[in-house]
Amino acid sequence: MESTKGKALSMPTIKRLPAYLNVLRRLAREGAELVSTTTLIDELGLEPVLVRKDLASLGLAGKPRLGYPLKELVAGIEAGLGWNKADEAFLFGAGSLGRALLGYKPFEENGLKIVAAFDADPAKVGQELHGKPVLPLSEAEELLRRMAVKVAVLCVPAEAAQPLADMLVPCGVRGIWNFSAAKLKVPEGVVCHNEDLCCGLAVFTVKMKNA
Amino acid sequence: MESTKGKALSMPTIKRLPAYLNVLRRLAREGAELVSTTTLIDELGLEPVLVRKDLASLGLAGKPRLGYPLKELVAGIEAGLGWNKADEAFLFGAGSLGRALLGYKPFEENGLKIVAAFDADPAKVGQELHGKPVLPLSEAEELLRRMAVKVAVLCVPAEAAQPLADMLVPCGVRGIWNFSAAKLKVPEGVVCHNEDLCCGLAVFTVKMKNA
DNA sequence: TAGATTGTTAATCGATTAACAATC
DNA sequence: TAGATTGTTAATCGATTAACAATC
Repeated sequence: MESTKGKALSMPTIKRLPAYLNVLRRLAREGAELVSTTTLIDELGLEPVLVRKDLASLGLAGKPRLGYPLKELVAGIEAGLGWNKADEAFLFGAGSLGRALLGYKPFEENGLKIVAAFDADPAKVGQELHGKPVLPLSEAEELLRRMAVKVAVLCVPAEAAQPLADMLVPCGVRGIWNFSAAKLKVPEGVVCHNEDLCCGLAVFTVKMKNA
Repeated sequence: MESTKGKALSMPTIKRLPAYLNVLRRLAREGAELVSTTTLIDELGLEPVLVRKDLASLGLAGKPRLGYPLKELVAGIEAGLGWNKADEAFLFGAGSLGRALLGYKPFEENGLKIVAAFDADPAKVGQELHGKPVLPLSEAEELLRRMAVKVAVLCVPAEAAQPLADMLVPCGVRGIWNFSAAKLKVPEGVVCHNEDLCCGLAVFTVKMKNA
């Protein structure tokens, strides 16, 4: 019973949408109103049919010969990704990766609003990073409940990730974006997405080996 | 004419290998010598056949009933990923993401040795981050050639990425790991791998929407 | 009308899963 | 020998590509 019509988004489609959005938003800033897929195809080097199928799976339609209405495209993709309303999130682990994500602009513009960071290390607590406070980990439970925060970004060492997740879930966290190398076990109904930068490195190094 | 026997690695296989390596290295530290795929399956929640096919595609063989020799597994995966010899790399853009990657331990242990950072902003130049110097961008060309550095990690703003790539390639850079949102055009023979954190965010937010 | 672009249906390709054989 | 695990071959599933129809 999803609100968006069209088929469910496939994983490859989901991963292509942010790139579409990048190009389309720029075109919108430049004042375009209608856009044909050829623009996306040229800029991103994709197959025409692929792009149109992706858009169709979002329930978006264009006009032959003219193209798609740009505003609807942008809004449709944002809605499809859930980027139209920004969730408030807490970040855990104010190491260098955590600090980088805390200040990472594209997240704010795209459905993820990190409002505070937490760290177990008293030396890291108290500072403000990118305008967001670093608070003691011990305060996390109460704040999660009081602010009804549903999303957590994990940048803690691998050993600390599972115990932390076990604390977060009972506090109402429904989504965990995990940048640690640990593979987390979470109960049914809680979303956990692992973002291991080493997977990206693996793809890169293999590509280089084969080049 | 690759040295490793077995079929070429598929993209999904490549992305699973780092997780295998994580588990296997820990088992090796714990003193194991033979390991059956059931361990990997349990820890990572994967299909048994998938794991064995992945290992077979690396040319690795086990003994029925006993398992695979752990050392050979680790060495085989490292070799398959090209993680057995660490490439020297330069990082461009010493913003917060760049600084985080500069100090990201897993890279050093896995075939990517970032030895210096470069930035166009004089205010960022001169400092040492994680024991690595931040140098003025103007020195990059000469140093790339002199040190024969073949790998570049890009953490610059999207607008700066393409001009930078155009400068790097003539200096001998053969691989570009691009953390900016820009889609780069590079000549044949130069590897460019885009690592857009927003793709990961997209997968995460859609998962949450559907949960 | 002609032509470009959208939209759909069928064919291909690749990865995962299933079933089973081989072996220590 | 019996049983667990490896290894292989065939079936399924999903995504991409190709071919073509529809429409502004």
